[in-house]
Amino acid sequence: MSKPTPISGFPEWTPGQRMVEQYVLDKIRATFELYGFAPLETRAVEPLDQLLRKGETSKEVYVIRRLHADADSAGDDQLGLHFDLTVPFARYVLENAGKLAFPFRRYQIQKVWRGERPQEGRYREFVQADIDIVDRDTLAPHHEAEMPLVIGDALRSLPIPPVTIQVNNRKICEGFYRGIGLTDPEAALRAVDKLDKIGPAKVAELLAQTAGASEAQAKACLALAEISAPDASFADAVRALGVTDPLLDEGIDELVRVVETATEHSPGLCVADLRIARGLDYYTGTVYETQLRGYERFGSICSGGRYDNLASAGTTSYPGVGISIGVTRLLGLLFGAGELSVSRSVPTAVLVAVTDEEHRGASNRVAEALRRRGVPTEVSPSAAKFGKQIRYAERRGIPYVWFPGADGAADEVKDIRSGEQVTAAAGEWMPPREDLTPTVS
RNA sequence: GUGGCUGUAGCUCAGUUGGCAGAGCACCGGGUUGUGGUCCCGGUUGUCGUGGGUUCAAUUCCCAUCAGUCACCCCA
Repeated sequence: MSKPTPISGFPEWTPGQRMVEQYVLDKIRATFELYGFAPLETRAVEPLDQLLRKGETSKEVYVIRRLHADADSAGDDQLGLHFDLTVPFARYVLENAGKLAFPFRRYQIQKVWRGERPQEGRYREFVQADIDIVDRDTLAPHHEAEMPLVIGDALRSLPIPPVTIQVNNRKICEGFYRGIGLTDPEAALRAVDKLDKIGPAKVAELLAQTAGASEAQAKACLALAEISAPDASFADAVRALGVTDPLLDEGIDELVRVVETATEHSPGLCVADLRIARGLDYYTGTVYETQLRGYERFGSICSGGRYDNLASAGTTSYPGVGISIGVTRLLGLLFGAGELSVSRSVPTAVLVAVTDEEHRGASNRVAEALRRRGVPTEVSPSAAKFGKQIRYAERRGIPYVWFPGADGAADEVKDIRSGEQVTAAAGEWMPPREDLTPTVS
């Protein structure tokens, strides 16, 4: 009866926006494949206990319920929609380890669902573009250095502002916290993670409250978190704090490698930023976050890290490293900022005018000839006055209108942006390359 | 999940101390009897987010709800 309304957190784009999204997804996919990641899609649902196996019950997971299920059959076989692509992937690796060759590199571009309260750039249904590399038992640390390079290439292939990938290493934080005698590194991480938002004074308070830090310990944590450098010099800054711990040294070495690799292959892409924590409990090594330059207020649009304990079967473990682009978030924020749009609202490059309904066949034949040569073409819906047919094209941003010649006269095609009109043959004419498909910018 | 702000035409917004709902842009028609865009004339925009309550009367006041947005939580 009444007009349908949107469902909170489930965005639906316009056709123009969807064309942008498809363009973006194509570019990302091409880059992932260029680096040799194999495609994979996993089912939308996982057993609920798998999704929640980290123990946290506060996870906002959508649960699947069958309308006609027996009321008393809700057992432990309940299903939930996946909230990321890493957990299903870990499950998939365990399930199919026998068929996979390790190290296994795969990409996965799919929708995920989270039941959080939506706001701009935060949705309940959204697309992630994820890459991971997993190996059996041990995963060489150079893979942690490769991730930012792939993402850097993928994001640079898009008409979006340049990005900065901030990297840190959990071992640095945990080793450092251990080195200064803090007993609850998780709590310390969570507190430090809020540094940008609440400032050093409040973080120090939090550290004291939740991590049992003394004033000196809190001060040391903040000193560590404030270290940021575009190169390996961060290591000197850490060492200058005078804390020693074997895990800390290991972390520094790993992070140096990530930063130096990035500097060599993609200068300016990465910055070691020791405040980056990621709330995630399962990260054990390098962690990544990504900001759009000039749009830091958007927060991270791509993040991930190394995990050593996400998948194991018996005595075999499958350590991995992965990073995920929040495609919907990226698009939503840039659409909102008016920073990303497309040159027309339809794929059509040419509208073939219809002289009168008796001659619609002639227009159809022109369209056919153009399409056969790869020119997206539609035929005018009505034989209205040519002015109206031109306006039909104009309203949609279609750049060309084709006029079939009457009584054996030559056909003509008009660029309605410039008004220029030339004679043309449907078997030969091609629009300039830049007009063939809509331009995303 | 908690709290704040917002919701009027396709878009940006005005408005009524409670009395039939407005502007600009866009759109449609005509000037322009088959080539748009400029210009001129005219026209329609609409359950005033939805449902309920108070009232002779609600777009306006009250409650609920939905949606958007912000902060918190969370960000796997």
